[in-house]
Amino acid sequence: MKVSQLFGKTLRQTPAEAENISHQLLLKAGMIQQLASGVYSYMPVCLRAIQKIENIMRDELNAIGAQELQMPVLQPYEMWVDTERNLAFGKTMFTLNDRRERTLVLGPTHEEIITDLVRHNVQSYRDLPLMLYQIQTKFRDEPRPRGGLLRVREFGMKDMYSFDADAESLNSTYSKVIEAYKRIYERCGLQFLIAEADSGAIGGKESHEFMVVADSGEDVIINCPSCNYTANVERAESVKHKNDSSEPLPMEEIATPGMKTIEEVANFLSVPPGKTLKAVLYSCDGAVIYVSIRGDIEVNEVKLKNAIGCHELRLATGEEVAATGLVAGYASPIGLQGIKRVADQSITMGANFVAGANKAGAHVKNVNYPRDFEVDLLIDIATARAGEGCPKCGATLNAVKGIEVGHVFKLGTFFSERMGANFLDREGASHPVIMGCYGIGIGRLLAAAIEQNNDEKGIIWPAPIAPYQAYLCPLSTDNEDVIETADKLYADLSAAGIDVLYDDRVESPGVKLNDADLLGMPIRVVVSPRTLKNTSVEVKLRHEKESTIMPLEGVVEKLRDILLPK
RNA sequence: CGGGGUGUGGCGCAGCGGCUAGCGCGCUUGGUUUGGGACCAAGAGGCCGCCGGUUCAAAUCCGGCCACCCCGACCA
Repeated sequence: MKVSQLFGKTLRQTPAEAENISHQLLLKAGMIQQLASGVYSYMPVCLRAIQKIENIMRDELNAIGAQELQMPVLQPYEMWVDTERNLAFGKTMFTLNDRRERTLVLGPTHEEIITDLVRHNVQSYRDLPLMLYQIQTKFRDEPRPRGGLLRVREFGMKDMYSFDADAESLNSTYSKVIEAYKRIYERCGLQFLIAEADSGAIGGKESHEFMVVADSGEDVIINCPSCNYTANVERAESVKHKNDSSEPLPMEEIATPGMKTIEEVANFLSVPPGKTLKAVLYSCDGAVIYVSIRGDIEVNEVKLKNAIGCHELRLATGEEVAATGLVAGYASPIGLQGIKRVADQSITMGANFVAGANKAGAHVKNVNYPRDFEVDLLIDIATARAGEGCPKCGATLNAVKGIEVGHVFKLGTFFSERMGANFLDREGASHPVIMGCYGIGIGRLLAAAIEQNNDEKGIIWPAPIAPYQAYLCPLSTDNEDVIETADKLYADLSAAGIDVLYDDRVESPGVKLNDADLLGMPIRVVVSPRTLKNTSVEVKLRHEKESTIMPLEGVVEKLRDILLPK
């Protein structure tokens, strides 16, 4: 491809709206263009990288026996009502009406559709196991698109679904896919972690996320340097340090005028926040619940949501709290009734806590569970933090930020049972098929690859996903020898199966070299009067500092060896 | 949805009540240049986000709306 004909210009200044690196570089390199919030066009150079990623995925998934198919973007809304996932997805689904006023959704994911396909096409254990995938555009009306391609509303996704006859077979499929995923990310030049994850709106039991470590990531990953326990904070467990092991003392009411927050109370009484019990009131699908947790620990709302099984969870409003008879700022678990009481296990990690007295201006000292109050549910709903103990080995946990570039789930029989996707086993007995699902966001993967591979000059493409393998850059375009040599090299390299971006523009050397760095192809080949004096060209690898001079003779073969090692 | 911010040629910005809206980059034409974003000359390109109000006069002041970005609740 000649740069002079390429659609999409590089920019000299970075557009102001871009904050994170991949967004800036994608815009500056002229690879994407925004149409609306979270909606982008992929320019030709970008599309090439996307296609390379897609082909790597096809390669690895086909290799483990998966089959590619294509399902509709338009889906009848009723299918979502049948599985009740319309509730879990809510406003995230784009919906529309057809001319007969039937409601359709633009598919945010395809479990319902694939299950429908499978129930019509799988009858016997002989049809299993089965892996089906597609690469297709998904639509999700995200509350807040952000970061260029990191979080968008219309995006390419590779989604795969597996169908097995029993749990053991699912486990085997699941690990096969994880191994294929690892190879995909490795081939895309990504360093990643595999984290235990919450399964969210997709549903299911066991779930893992593939996380690319990056500061621009939206997720926090808890990681144990000792045993390598790795989990998304949404799900991570940790051992809270017990901060007091003394014997329970008699309860005692104390005046705390105007002290409402944990911080105020702790300061006022000169105790650490960890010696207090925090009351957090949530509205859970309309009902108010009372959550007790140690004062120094944050409630993990994902864990809470899962523990009590609710769709919409938010902090209760002032009115909702008042309606329960609790006094905001002084709410107390003692003697509490008529409201669901959930407590985090951290209330057992200590003794003689300070808790509210349920009247303005007073708290109670030396509160101990279970001596002084009851709860309906005592479970882990705490947010894990760096510095706490690893739940597996006890070592000190770390926290890093990450971009979720893939997510795999063991779905079990959630969809097959609801939708009647059954098969007959060897004995002729009918069972629901056991499912798994596996997703990779393509644009997000691309953005993550740029987040991890760049320098102050621009992108440094990992070779397997580089839009072009080489950037051919003649300097001094008025020199006939230079042009002739470059033209011939372009033809020869192309004939040798190397994708070349040929900068045939009449531009100053600075412009060309800067664009070469910005666009970041793995190899840059410079032809100039200087190199031609020695009948040679200059070859520079994008990720290395130094260039080397290579004789023109045999350079095509040498480059091919670098790019396509046998 | 809550909080913060921004809307002026393709990009980055200035102008914030008084001439015909300006600068840099980019773009076009001609010429000179050619190893790290060259130079000269001549050009093209703007419902100043939208609607309404105040005023002799609005990009500028006031009101409403819209869009986009950033911080939080959601996800590949």
